[in-house]
Amino acid sequence: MGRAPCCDKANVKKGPWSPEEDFKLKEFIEKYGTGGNWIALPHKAGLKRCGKSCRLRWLNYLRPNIKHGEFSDDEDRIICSLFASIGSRWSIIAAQLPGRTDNDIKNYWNTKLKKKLLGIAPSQRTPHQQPQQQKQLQQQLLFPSSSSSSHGSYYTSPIPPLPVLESLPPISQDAFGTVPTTTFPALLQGPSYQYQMMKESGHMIMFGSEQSCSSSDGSSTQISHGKEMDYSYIGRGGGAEQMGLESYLCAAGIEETHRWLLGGGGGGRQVESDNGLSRLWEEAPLEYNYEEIKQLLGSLNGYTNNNGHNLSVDDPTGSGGRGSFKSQGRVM
DNA sequence: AACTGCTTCAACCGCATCTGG
DNA sequence: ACCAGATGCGGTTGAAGCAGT
Repeated sequence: MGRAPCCDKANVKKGPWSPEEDFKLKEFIEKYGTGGNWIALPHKAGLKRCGKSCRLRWLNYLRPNIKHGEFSDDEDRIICSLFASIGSRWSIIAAQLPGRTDNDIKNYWNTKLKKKLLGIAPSQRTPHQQPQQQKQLQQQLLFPSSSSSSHGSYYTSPIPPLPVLESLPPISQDAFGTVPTTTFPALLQGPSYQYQMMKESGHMIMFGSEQSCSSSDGSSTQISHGKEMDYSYIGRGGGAEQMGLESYLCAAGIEETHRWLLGGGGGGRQVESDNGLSRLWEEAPLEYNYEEIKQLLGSLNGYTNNNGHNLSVDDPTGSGGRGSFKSQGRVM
């Protein structure tokens, strides 16, 4: 049993759009709007296209105020910093770049920006770029404030600060319809604030090490790949996977117990998602006493999971003793 | 000029989530 | 609460264009 196709594939044109089709679609939408029904739209507009295809064409190409062409340095930085903090959430990243589409940004990242960061200039296949130069570029793109004197005074911590994205508009919950938005302002404030915000929002960033670039001096410039997480997963993934955040939190002076809760602990046991904090509780290292753990979990009080159940020290999953609380980043 | 290999990007696909009945 | 259809999203594909030989 396959999934029902979204449209009659036999009568649907595929491939590149012709100027006539573009004109028809644009004219129709400008006249009548989408009518809240993309599936019916192509028929009404006289197009032999799938609704999904129309939607994509409109959103990525025909919609007004779409920006095409080169990305600016500022846009580069925003993409890099957001990618470092939330990973490949292109739609969220696109929401921060007016006129850019998620598809655009995804393509740009995959074809150019990633290579730029790794020191492989597009259409310039020089195999051995000076490592120092490469490192500088990565540093500049990911941590502009640390390499420019204008922002250099923000942090005194030995770790590179996350970029200060002053140009970003305040992020409202409406913008994404999801709670993890609190993660973003947090990222703009420095490690301890981020930690606090992650704790309070119930979401955390799990850093992995999808890409890492070694430089000649043996140090490693890590481009951390984050995924927005929820309470249902307290990542304690094994060693290498978590080392990005671990070293970050470590350098930030966040004590080990807290790092562990944030998923930064290296080499620890995995805490499975659906059992959430209850298993975390069960598996907490013996050296942490009840009071310490209780204090750490105390921040849960007053929050609810997506089933509307209260989270508490006594019932960290909000499951009433059983079950999961898969928040999917939705309202907790 | 012809060929080859690489890059780019628009479009497709399948899955997850949302929404309304 | 459940289900089916609609929508949104991220990963992948493939044609077109470009550069090098």
